[in-house]
Amino acid sequence: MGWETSTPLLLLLTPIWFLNRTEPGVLALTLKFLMAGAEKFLDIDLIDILWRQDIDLGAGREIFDYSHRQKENDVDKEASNGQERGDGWRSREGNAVDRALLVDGETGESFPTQVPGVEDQTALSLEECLRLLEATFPFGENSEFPAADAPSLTEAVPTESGPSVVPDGLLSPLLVETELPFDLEQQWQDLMSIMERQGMEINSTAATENLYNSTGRDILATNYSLAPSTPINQNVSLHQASLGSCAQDFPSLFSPEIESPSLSGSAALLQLVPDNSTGFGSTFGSTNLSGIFFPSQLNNTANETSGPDLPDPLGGLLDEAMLDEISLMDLAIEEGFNPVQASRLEEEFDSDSGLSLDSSHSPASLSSSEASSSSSASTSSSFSEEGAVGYNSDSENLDFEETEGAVGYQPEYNKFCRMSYQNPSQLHYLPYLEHVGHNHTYNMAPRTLETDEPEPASTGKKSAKEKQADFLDKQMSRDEHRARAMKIPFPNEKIINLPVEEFNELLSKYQLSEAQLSLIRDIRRRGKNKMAAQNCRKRKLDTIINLERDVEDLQRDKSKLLREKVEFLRSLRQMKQKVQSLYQEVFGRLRDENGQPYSPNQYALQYASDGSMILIPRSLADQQGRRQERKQKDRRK
DNA sequence: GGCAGCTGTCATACA
DNA sequence: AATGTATGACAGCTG
Repeated sequence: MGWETSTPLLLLLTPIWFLNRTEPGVLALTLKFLMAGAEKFLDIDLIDILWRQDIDLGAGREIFDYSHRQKENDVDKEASNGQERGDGWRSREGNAVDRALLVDGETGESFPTQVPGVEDQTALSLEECLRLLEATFPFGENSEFPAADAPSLTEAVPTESGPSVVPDGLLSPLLVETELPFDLEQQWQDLMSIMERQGMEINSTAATENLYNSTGRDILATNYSLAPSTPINQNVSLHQASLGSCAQDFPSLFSPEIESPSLSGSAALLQLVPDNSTGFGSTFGSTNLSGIFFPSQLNNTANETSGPDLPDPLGGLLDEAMLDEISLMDLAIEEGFNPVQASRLEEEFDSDSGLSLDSSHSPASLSSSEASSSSSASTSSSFSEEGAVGYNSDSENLDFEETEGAVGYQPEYNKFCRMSYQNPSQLHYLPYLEHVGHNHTYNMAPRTLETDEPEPASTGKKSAKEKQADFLDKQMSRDEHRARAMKIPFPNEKIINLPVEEFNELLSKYQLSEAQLSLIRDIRRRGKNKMAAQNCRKRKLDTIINLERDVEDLQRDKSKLLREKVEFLRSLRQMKQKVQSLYQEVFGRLRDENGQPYSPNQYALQYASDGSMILIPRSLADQQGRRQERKQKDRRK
């Protein structure tokens, strides 16, 4: 008979049952979370697990799922009116039918909300509870509960209670849980470690003493007892502890979140039962819960009211989360976020509206089509076929013969090219382009080519002609001037852009001096190099632009991840608070054989390696806590 | 006049 | 070897 393993759980189960007499699902589900969920909540997968387990954390799945939350935001607004908030499962005034079968707002599961006939009970043994359950619920195929292949209560909790007295459906979530591939022990230890690391030490003196005192008035007559003088070890079980009724003070002990209506169903009550056969319990190490909530250093400054006045042991975590947000903003500013981004991020934190992945503000998003411009094909120019212009933007897809000067290039053209792949309105992101607007007159003007040839002797007004000649001279490049001075019989444009074969052919048609040939080759070399320089600079600009966009993207990703981190920290904080409440709740209701509550200074709740929940001396708990901590550290190394 | 940005050119490496 | 390309460096020009 596995009393040693089962009774510790009964220690939890039984008070929970009483605690749930009016809101049966509330504590049961939350305690289930305490036992099975908390160890995992550091993992994002836990969120799904919890959700699947119908563990109501006072918040829906959307808390953990951005896309889900965003997508269903509108739907939720509508649905919440009908299901999550309004339905009778929240209202105690609801009629019996409404309360008999309600729908969980998160999962849609149906479950009974109340166990008739239990209201008048103030104290029940576990066996009595089970009998009540048996009498209350019609077991079998006609059960209202969702079918499940979970073990019955008797399987899950080895007691002498005999045949199954619990509808199978009550245990279904547990089964789901036990089938999870998690290393629960590891997860739980992670939880412990994080909680401890994050200063989740309760100023538990007040907390525990309050609990201790506040529950004293509800001392429950019980057949179970625990000799106070007896050193409590791992064999001390619930069976030996008496339980206080919690009817009166239960509500006050629960935070509003835990009282929230999303908790549901007495059916969840028995989900707590560990199914050792599935390894749920066995995966737990001997874990000291008390280390979280009842640190060894306790002062005795108890208040009269326990729950609400408890110092928040998670204050540190809260602070951490808030600091996180603050530091996030600092980070945003320090690490190159522009003020707009930073303020947007801040707004998102404030509004808690989830992610805003709108990238329209990004200056980089404008250049989506230009990224590959550097690899664009050669222009339509017949002169570029040779590859002299390997880097051409679209605007260069114009016939050089028609538009280009002798060097195949014109300043305004270049500027236009750059503008062509970048919206001018967005040039503020490229301050180095702000003042583009030069008119280097030593470059070739488009029409210079036609006037390149020496003009016939002037016959008109010389001053006007000289003016024009000066203007044209200014439009010509130095090589144009040189070519004209050397009487080169063909335009520089051809010199530069003709393919080698045609170029040689052209040279062969004329009788040219060595000086002329040398100049022609220099012109060709310089012309090609000029275009190469232009392409090179364009590439360089493109590279810079792409890098800027990459930086923007990375910053956006970073801010998104930071937002998610903040959200997860929030969720973690909530869950820690609930775990804390539950622990205090359970612990505060334990009674020794004299009906006296246990002192949190001396005792602590702990998971045993076999999955049971046990009450152990605090010194032992602390010792084990330190051992766990050491193990954690070793594992991290 | 100084400055920043653009452009052409040269030198050089490489294909 | 000749030719073309890429790129850093420099200088001139312009606003």
